[in-house]
Amino acid sequence: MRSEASVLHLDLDAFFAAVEQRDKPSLRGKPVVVGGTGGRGVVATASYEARAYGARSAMSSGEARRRCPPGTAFLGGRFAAYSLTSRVVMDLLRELSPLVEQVSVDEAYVDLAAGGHDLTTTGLTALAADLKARIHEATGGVRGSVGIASSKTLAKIGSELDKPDGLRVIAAGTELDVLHPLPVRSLPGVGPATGDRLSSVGVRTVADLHERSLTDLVALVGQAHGTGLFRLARADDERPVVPDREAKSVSAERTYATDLTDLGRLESELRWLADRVVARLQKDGTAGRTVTLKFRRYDFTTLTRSQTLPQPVDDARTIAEIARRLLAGIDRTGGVRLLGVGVSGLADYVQGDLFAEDDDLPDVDPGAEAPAEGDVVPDDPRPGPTATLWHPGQDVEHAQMGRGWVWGSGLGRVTVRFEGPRTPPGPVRTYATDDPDLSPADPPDWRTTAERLLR
DNA sequence: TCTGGGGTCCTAGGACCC
DNA sequence: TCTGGGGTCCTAGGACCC
Repeated sequence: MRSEASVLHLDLDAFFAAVEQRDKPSLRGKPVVVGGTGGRGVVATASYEARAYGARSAMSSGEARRRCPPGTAFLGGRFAAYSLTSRVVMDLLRELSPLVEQVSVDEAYVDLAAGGHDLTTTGLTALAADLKARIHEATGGVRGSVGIASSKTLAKIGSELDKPDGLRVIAAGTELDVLHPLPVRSLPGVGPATGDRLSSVGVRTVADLHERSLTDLVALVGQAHGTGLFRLARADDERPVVPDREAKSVSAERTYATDLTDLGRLESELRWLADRVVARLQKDGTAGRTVTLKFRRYDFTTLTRSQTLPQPVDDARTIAEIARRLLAGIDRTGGVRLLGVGVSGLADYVQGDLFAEDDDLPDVDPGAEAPAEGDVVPDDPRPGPTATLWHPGQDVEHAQMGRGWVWGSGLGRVTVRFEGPRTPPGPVRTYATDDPDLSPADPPDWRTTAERLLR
C-alpha cells in the first residue's frame, strides 16, 4: 500500500456488447448478448439493457434467451473488432504512464507515480474524468469505469463501485473505510468456494474478515489464500504494476455440439487443436516442454493428462502425437464433450550448455540401443538434439548437419532441433520422412529429409 | 438448450537426490 | 537394519478471473 493513491484501474463497461452497439446503431439502447450462440453456448458479455432482464456473463445462452425479451440481439462476437478497440484504449493509457499492465482486452492497471501527475484527490479526479472522456471519444462510444487508489486491489475495487461509467478515487488513509462494509465476495480472489467457506464461519463482510486471525484463515483456505485474505482485510497489497508479462502457457480447447465417440474423429480434433496452439506459439516465437490434454466427459467431469519433454516443442505433429498418446490412456465411455490441448513451461531451456566447448562434447554413440515406440530419447549431454522415435526396432541414427543436430529413426519420422553449439536450443520439430513436401526419397530416408530441412 | 475459452496460481502427493 | 529430512521436479486437480 502506497502513501498516495497512484494506481489506476480501468475496466471497460460491457465491452463486447458496447462495441457491437457502437458499430450497429440499431442495437443502441437495446438488450445485446455476446457469446456462444450454439446449443452449448455461454454468455461472454451482456449489455446493461440485457442485464436488466437478468442476463449475466457465464450464464448459458439458453438461460439468457429465456430471460430476455423478443428483439434481444444474440451475437457470436467479433474478436478482431474488440481487439482493435482495446488497442486504442491501451494506447491512451500509455500516454498517462509508461507502466501499463494490461490484464485482459478490457482491463488494465496504470502506475501513475511513474507519470508525474498531480496525485491529490482533486487532481486524480480530473485526470480520471479526462481519461474517460478521451476513451469515449477515441473509441466512438465505449465507456469505462476507473478506480484510483494506493494499491491494485483497492483500485480494482474502486472501479467496480460506481459501474458503469464509474469514477472513484480512494484517498490514501481511507482504504479501510471503503473496504470493511463490503461483502467478502466482492474481493478479487474470493469466488463461490472461498465465499462459502468464509460464510460457514460467519465471515460475510471484510470487517468480519478483519477480525479473524492469520492462523484461522490459513486453516480455512490454505497458506497462500489465507495470508492473502488476511492482508487484504488490512488493505495491505504491495503488488507492483508489471507491464509486458510473459505468457506461461498456450492452449486451445473446443466443446462439441454433441458428444464425440469416434476415435478417429477425436484424433483429428487433437491435430486441429495442436495446429491452433502452434500457430500462436510460433507467432510468439516460443515453445514449451509440457504438453497437456484436457478431457471433459459427457457428464462434465474433467480430467487433464500431461507429459513433460526434455526439450521445448512447438511443432504440431509432435504435440498432437503426444496428446493422442495421452488420450489413449483415458476411458472414453459415454462420449467426449470437450477436448483441449495446451503447452506450458514455455521457453525455459537451460542456458548452461550454451558455452560448452565443442571439444568437451562426447562422441555420438552409433550403437545406441533402439528405443521402443513412443520413447522419448533423453537429453544428449551436448547442446544437441532430442529425438522422439516413433517406430520400434529401428537403429537410431544421428548426425550433425549444417546448423542443426538431427536424430532419426530409419522410418517414419525425423526429429530435428535447430541449433549450434553456441546457439540457444530451438524447439524440437518432428517431420514425417514420407511427407512428399519434405522428402521425395523412396524408400523414406530421414537423412534426405533432414538435409532438406536444414538447408 | 446447463455449464465457453483463454488464462493464472496454488496444493498435494510421489519420485528422486543428497 | 526401518529410518530422516529437505529440495526439486512432475502430475493432477481445483479455484478463480475476464
